[in-house]
Amino acid sequence: MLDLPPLQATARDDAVLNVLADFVIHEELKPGDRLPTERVLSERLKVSRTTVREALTRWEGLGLVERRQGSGTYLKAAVSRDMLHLPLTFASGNDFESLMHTLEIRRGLEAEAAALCALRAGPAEVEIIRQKLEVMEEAFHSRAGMSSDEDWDFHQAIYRVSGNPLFEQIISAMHELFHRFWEHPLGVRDFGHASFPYHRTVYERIAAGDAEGARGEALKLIATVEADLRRGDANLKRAGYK
Amino acid sequence: MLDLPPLQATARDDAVLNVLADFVIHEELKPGDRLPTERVLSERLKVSRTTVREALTRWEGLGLVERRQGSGTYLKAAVSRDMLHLPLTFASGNDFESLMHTLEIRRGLEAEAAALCALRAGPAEVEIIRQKLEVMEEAFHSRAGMSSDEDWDFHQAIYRVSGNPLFEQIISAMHELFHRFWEHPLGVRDFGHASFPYHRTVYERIAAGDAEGARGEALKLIATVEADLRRGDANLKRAGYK
DNA sequence: ATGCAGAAATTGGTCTGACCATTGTACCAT
DNA sequence: ATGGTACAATGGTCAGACCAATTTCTGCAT
Repeated sequence: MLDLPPLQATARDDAVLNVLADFVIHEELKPGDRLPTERVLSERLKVSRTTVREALTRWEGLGLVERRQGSGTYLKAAVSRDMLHLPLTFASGNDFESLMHTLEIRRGLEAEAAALCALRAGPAEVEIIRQKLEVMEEAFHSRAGMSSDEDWDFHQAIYRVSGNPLFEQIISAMHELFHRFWEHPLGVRDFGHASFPYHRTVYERIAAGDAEGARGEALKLIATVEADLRRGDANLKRAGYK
Repeated sequence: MLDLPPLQATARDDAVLNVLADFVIHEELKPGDRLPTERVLSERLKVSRTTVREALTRWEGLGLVERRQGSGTYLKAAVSRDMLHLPLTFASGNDFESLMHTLEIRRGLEAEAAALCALRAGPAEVEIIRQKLEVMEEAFHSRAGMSSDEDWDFHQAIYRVSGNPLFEQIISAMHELFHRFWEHPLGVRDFGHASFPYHRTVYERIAAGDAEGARGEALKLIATVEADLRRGDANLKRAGYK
């Protein structure tokens, strides 16, 4: 049977988002750009400001847009007409177990990204990654410890070169949550110290085009982080903080 | 009924969600249950209906709640106080490349889940997986082809036994999107036919407690699916459908 | 001219009260 | 019982106003 019902019920807020997506595309707005005022949109679209706000609230919830009172509404991510939304919500349980769970997810993704990266990286891409690696290594030696920012840059370069934008999106989202809830994970200083040498071995396998080797080194890298965290957790428990 | 206290600060819509989460927990509401009217909430929380609606719009966007005009607002998923939201949105681009991208994500997660499953599965869990495997194999032989449902049951069993609920949540969400947009992937019949034998090898590695072996077999399994799809895509192109 | 403090305009956030569209229910005629 | 109709409840939209944070403008002192 032909599916007839999609007739225009009361779904104006949805329509607003479609029109707004068209607008963003037509105006070639990029992340960081400001989009029209709620009042302007309301007038131009001939709908109430309430409806515009409901629509923008949806986009805000999806992380597509950021609202700043007194300033405006800003684009936060690229918008296209055919977007898939995959809202995951799970109980965090601010505990150690949950942290391990997110790390296991990251391990699977990190390993796959490294493998794909090894397959698809050309000389130019290898050079980019090498540069990030050296910046990270220099930061490590000069400050005698892992540097979150430079470390993250290195990993992101791998996700980008993997040729699959989903890796960066998913892991970045997790990374953001990670830092929001465990700002200083379990009080572990030199967090990830032991993982340092594996950054270079991962790079070497990628440069050699060795997918399975890169996957293996990436797995080892995350494993050392996991071990670090477990040790930190055990210390906390022994100290009676838990 | 739990007594819903009034609110004051500015971040009201956010505060509404916290209180509402408390309410849902206290009332032990389960998915499918109806939660209070917008007007009732507005009155009990001493907040305008507008604010209540903005809050509910957020939950709706996250898939936690479903609104039915004329009927009410219904809980759609379990709610806890500390929930992490990971809204992913990416361009679908109903094309072959996007399908491959989602499959690469799944490969990384599937491999990790299988490895963890091998580490943590006790005799009872192994038995559960074996049962799912045999149901699937029987369906395969009697109907001379892969059966989506039984295949999916088998994989889900692995996610559950992995001891990490995130695997099931993430892959299930992707699976749902997958089927919504590529109902019959590229017209490939016997989709995943070649992957059949690897289900048993994955099971065997899990039963043996061989994490790396399980990871390897899972990788091979997804690789065959990928190869199947590539072949189907090539066929379509050759036939001039694209 | 320049720099800076305060006023004014801008913008998102909330409120109020009303009406519309859809759904569920009770009641009535058959 | 059956089916239809009126009515109440509920989410969706609207209009206009005010609040709070931010930005921009203005004018005075330097």
